[in-house]
Amino acid sequence: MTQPAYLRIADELRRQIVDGRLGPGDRVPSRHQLARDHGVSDRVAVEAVRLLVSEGYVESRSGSGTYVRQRPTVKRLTRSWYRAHGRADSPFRADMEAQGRAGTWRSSSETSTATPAVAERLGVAEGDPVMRTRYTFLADEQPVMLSTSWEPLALTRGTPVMLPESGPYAGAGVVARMRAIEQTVTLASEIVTARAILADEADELGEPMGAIVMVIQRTYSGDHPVETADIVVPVDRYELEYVIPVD
Amino acid sequence: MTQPAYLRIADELRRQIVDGRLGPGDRVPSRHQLARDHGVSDRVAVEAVRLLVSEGYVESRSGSGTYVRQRPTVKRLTRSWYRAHGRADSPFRADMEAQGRAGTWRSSSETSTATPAVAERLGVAEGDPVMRTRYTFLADEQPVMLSTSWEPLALTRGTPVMLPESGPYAGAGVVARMRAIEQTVTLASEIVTARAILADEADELGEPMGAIVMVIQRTYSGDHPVETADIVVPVDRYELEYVIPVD
DNA sequence: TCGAATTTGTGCGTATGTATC
DNA sequence: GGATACATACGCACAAATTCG
Repeated sequence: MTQPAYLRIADELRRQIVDGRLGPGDRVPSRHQLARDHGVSDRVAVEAVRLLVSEGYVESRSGSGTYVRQRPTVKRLTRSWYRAHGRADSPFRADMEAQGRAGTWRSSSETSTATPAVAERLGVAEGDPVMRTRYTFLADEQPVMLSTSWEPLALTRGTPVMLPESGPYAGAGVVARMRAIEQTVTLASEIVTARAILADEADELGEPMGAIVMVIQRTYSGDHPVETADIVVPVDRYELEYVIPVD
Repeated sequence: MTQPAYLRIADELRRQIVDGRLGPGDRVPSRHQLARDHGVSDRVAVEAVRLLVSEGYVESRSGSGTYVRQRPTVKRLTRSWYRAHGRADSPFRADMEAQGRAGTWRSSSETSTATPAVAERLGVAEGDPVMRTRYTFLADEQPVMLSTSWEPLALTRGTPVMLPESGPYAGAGVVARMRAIEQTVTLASEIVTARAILADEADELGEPMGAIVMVIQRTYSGDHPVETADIVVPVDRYELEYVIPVD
């Protein structure tokens, strides 16, 4: 039994990419080219290219061509027990500074009600009022990470920290903000999963469809949960490092 | 502009799956059915189904049909600072017991030499001798997790713990074994990434191609690294929980 | 045990629309 | 506007796996 033609062609291109004969940004031969070069039909070349797209090697721009993807260098996000030690700064900005990059973000907040999942994570009743804040994190002006955070309004309503990103504690991070209203955070729980990227996330992060993201469900708590967030991290931009003391 | 037909069809099926009209194990209409029902060609139905397969909603069995995937219930692996507190047992068995499941494993060890990546993680020179052990972890007899571990032979050669899974400390876990040869482990670093499953992994874990796995690069160290491992965890079986004390 | 029907996987030639340069 | 390239679609063919009588 012989290899299907589309696999052979995909294989040859893949090899050229991994050993550098085709570098990031280079144009891959068009479907016509590939078909002619290998003596097969257009249709077969389509399948070959489609495979490489789904594997993340190349990216097709309609009307223009197919290009080898820029593989952004993978940076490491350290999420350890010694985070935020004595700093009054946001964890994200600190992470970016450690990499010599400018970390900023956009955000928008609105009041909302707790969905079943959020209610369980915050330990409140379904439908209870919460402040929902969506973040887009930028490294050197480029969106690199998304997050949606929920805080129980029962805790923050009427305090200076009700809006996470305005007032005296804007940008200070959850732990510092909660300390300002006498809520001591002692524990962060991060539940890590991964899934395929969603269309709107791909759009915002400039990732191709089919990319993989890790989702961190982070919950800060003291006597009870004070904030929970879904953090969406593309795997081709970041890896997560957890440092765990043993015994 | 109107939606492409194959997206419309995929969307309709996806909706039927998420709202339960098509339950796990149910058979999805065949290509012919779909094509006739939607008044399109065979080829279009193929594309629609292919998309759902790549998204993990359904699974095609050649010659038989296409079926809605069993979503195994997701279990949580807690990987926190208080792990292995006073226990002389393996972390995996403890995790499984916490879920009321029988945790066992198969393994095979062989001497090998350090690849560049492994050498860096272990802090040894490229080509140095290491003991490589491959694990297949089973929960209730079912393979659910894979791991490959490397230990520098410079540390363990000639000691009773040279082979991780035989001798007096078999199955005791890395920390206990290393303690037996005066190597105190104080830190575990876990670097989490995710990627598409590889063919041989899919085969062994009974996952379909296209499934997503998380890869944990775990390194145990005291004064220096004593063991490093790549742990492959399918996302539809497990989520990872890290608990982090704050300040 | 055998064979027919069904279903998926793959290959191919072609046509049309649309985005980009 | 024209040339190029990708996206989608149609129709047909055959191999391999599975099912079932």
